[in-house]
Amino acid sequence: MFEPLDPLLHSELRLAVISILISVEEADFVYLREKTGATAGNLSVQINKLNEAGYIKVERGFIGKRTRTVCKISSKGIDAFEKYVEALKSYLDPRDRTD
Amino acid sequence: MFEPLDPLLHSELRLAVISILISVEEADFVYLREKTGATAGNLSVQINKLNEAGYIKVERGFIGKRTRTVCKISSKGIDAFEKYVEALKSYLDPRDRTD
DNA sequence: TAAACTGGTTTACAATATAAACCAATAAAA
DNA sequence: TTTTATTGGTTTATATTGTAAACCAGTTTA
Repeated sequence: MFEPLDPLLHSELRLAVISILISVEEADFVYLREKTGATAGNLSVQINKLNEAGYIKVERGFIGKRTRTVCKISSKGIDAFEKYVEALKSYLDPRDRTD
Repeated sequence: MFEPLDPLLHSELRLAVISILISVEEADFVYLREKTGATAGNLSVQINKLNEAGYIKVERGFIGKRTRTVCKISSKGIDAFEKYVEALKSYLDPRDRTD
């Protein structure tokens, strides 16, 4: 009937982040903040959750003298996203449910 | 960029309920509980939220001597669901975002 | 050197989801 | 005919989450 939805991805901000990272292969904190419109605090928390789950890889480095946090999706993250999209279909279109 | 997701629909159980009601035009509590696999308590709470939002109409009646709660989606609920599905697309497929 | 800005993190609070506990009515068993 | 179980829910307590505000260290600007 309904596929369960990965709670880590079923979150507006985390889904937006993963969605960006799927299509861009690498993005830094500032870019993600601008594209998602999230506050820095919220974004920081959600990035850490995705990181701890192994869905993304986070590298904190420097660009010149300024800090820079770069995020990249992992293969685990790609898999999870694809599964999530599949699962969602059972909710969005009745034809995708085997009743 | 990303469309905001109606928080009332961005909930696994409420989305499942609406998804059923979209395709079935009328369903009672027991049917919804079976199809969603939710506990009665959880279902009760979520049905009430959808009802208070005007997304569904709930009628409590009798079938013989037993109580029966029947749910029906409203036009407001249909609209909200359609908007939600549209909005989700911007998360699921980068091509649906106007960056 | 103070004020303001950047790039974040931590923390406190509000909102949410969920199941457990409960309740009233009916049906079945003893 | 009085327990006992079952049905069809609702209420309430708890745990989890999401979110912004407050904070912090370093950097530039005035």
